[in-house]
Formats: sequence, structure tokens, C-alpha cells
Amino acid sequence: MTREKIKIKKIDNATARQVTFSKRRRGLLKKAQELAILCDADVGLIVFSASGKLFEYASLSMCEILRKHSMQLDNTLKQGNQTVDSLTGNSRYAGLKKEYDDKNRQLRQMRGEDLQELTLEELMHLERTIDIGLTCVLERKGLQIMEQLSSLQQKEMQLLEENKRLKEKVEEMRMVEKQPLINQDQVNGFHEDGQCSSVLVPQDCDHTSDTLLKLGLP
Amino acid sequence: MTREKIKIKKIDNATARQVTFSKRRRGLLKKAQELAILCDADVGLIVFSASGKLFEYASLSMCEILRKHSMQLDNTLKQGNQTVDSLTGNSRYAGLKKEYDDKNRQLRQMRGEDLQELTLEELMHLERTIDIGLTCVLERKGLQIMEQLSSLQQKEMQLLEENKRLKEKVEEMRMVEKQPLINQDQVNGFHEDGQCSSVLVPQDCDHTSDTLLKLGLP
DNA sequence: AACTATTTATAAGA
DNA sequence: TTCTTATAAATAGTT
Repeated sequence: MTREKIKIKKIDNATARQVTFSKRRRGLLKKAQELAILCDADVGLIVFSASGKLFEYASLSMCEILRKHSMQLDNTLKQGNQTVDSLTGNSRYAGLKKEYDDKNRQLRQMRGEDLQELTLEELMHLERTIDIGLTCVLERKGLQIMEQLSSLQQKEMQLLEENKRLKEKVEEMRMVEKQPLINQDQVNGFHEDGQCSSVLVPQDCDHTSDTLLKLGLP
Repeated sequence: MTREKIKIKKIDNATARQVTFSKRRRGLLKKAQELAILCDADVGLIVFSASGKLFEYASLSMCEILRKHSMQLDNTLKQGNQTVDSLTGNSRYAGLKKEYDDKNRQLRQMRGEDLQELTLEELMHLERTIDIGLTCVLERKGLQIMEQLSSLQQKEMQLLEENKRLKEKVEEMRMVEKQPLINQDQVNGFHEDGQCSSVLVPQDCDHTSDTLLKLGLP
């Protein structure tokens, strides 16, 4: 539906997939609502993102929708079968355990463990998956590094400017110093070498330290 | 959305409402499916017509979707009283859910997704983990390939030997053939060109085919 | 997040 | 219901 027609299959690029998910999810929720209102229908829509986040729409409360739905199931199947009750009990744990084991196996295989059971074809697919992951991580790492670099450069500029200002101030005060009869070094916290103690610009120094800490640098 | 723009409110005319329901219901189900496929999401859609008829779409089974949905509710209500939880075994479930979410996140990050939240240090650690995994997979792939190669070479040796034996047999029989007065070609299934029909060595030929099949070769 | 060229979805009519 | 068609909406790729 747009710049280019697409095939309905899983979008490879993770970023594009995420963007499309956001757009289409909104569209789907809107259409669900419109159907409910226009046609006086009861609609329940549940969407989980790949990362497990939940989005939902329900024309009534979702509970009402699910109650009606399980009623229908009872009508259709009528045998003594899996009711919602049994799903909320122990079998629910078993189901999650199964999913957990599966994710755990996938994770271990991506780390190079438990590869014995895999065929050559599966190994090549795994290799490609890992390779894509590595590429993404390297790209993100590069971005992260560039961010920190530019942040540091900016900080450097600020410090240089501050330094310059301070030097000017020192120079200026030295000039003043030569005229009055009383030497005011002790009072103002300045010394002959031109460096400043923290007394004069405590805010700036503290801010600098904070920034470095935020950057995670020693 | 077409010949004329309409307001999103209940359609007065019952017939028009029914027609619109049919059309939009189909559209909604289609979009739900597309979202599930394109974005690797889990989607469950339940629609009741005003007359109470049920229509639904679920990317997994609807039971799975509803189980996941009730799982999420657990997360939201997590601070509820622990006594009831531990009595009903819910805390055990919640714990597993937490572990599951963690594994899932790790897996997604190894695939190069959800990297925004990571620090540079974490990214570098992730890179190393992936790199090690990739090395292991490549090593295992190499082993797998070598195994298949040596298996094929062994098979080749066997076939060459068999070939040699057969040729000797053919030669031998030709010699015999020259002495008797009666030409036995028809009877033994041999021809002048030295090739053998499957009649003479059916076992061997079958065994060969089996081996090739196990190797996954065409 | 905003833009826009296209594709889709669909309201009305047949 | 189904088909057609003019038009409104949704959205893929881009910035």
C-alpha cells in the first residue's frame, strides 16, 4: 500500500519491522474500533509485539469479550475440554516452561553451544542469523562511540573557552593588582602561576565532573 | 472510505450495516494477519456480529494468545498479596515469566534488536559473545562438512571397488561365454556393452540409494 | 516524526 | 451477496 508493493512475509530489517509494526498496529486498532462502532459489533483485539509488549482494543471490556468467546467455544466443542479455568492453572506454567526452554535453546545455540543436533542447513542459517546480529551490534557500537566522541569534543571546547576566560580574568586582575598598594592574592584565592582554585568557579568545575561521570569515563 | 466519506457512528440502515460489517470484517481480519506475519507479532482478533455470530483470527491458537494475555495481567497486578500467590503457585509462574522475559531479551539483542538501551561497554561485551558464538558455529559447520566429505569419499571408494569387481565379473563371464556353444546373453541379463542390469546385484544397488538418501543428496 | 507516491480498502450503486 | 468504480485511507520508502 504505498511507495512500493510489499510481499506479506516477515520483514527482515529489524528497524523497518519495528516502524511498520507501530504504523500498522495503530491502523489495525483504529479499524477494529470503527467496525465496532459502525456495525454495532463486539470486537476484541490483542496484539503482542515481538518483544512481548501488549496492545489491545476491546469494544466492551476485554473480560466481557473473552467471556463471550469462551461461551462460544463451549457451545461449539461441547466436550469436556480445556476450559479457561484449566488454562489459568498448572498447564499454563507447563506451557510457559516449554516456551522458556525453546528460547533458552536458541540463545545457547547462538552462543555456540548445543550445536551437535543441528544439520548443516540449520548451521548455515544460524551462521547467517548471528552474522546479521553482529553487524547490527557493530553498527550500534560505532554510533555510540561517535556520540561519546562528539560529546567529549564539545566538552573540550567548553573547557578551552572557560580556560581562556579565566586566563583573561587572571591577566586583568594582575593589572589591577599592580596599581593598588595592597596585594590581594590571599583574599581572592588567586596565585601567581595563573591557575584558579575551586573557590572562584565551583559550579563550573562540579558540572564538568558530572558530565564526565555521565559519560562513564574514569 | 470511498464514494463518500462517512462519519464513524452506528449505521442507521440495518441492511447497509450488515453489508458494511461483512466488508470491513474481512478487511480487519486480513490486516490482523498481515501485521502478525510482517512484524512477527502475536495477534488475536475476536469479532461478534450484532446477531452474536463469532468471527476470529489468531496468529497462534487463540488459546495461546489468551494465555499470553492473562500472563500480562499477572505482571500488572504483581504487587497483590503474596500469600494467595504462593498458595496457588502463581509466584512460581511469575518467577519463570521473569526468566523467560530475560532470555527473550538476550536472544533479541544477540540478533541485533533492541540495542538502544545498551551502554558502550555492554555493546562490546555483546559483540564478543556473538563473535565467540559465530566462531563455534563456523567450527561446527566445518566439522559437519568434513564429515560429509569423508563419508562421500568412503562411499566413492566402495563404489569404485564394487565397480571393479563387477567389471572383473563381466570379463570373466565373457571369457566363459566364448567357450560354450550357446549364447547366454538373454538368460543372464548381460549385454555386450558391459553394463549390468539391476537383476544381478539388486541388494547392492538398493543399499547405494539408501546411503545417498541419508546424505541428503539428490 | 513528517512527507508523498502508491497501494488498499471500501461506500455507493448495479 | 458480489461486482464495479470513484474516492478515502493506509502505508512503504524516504528525508
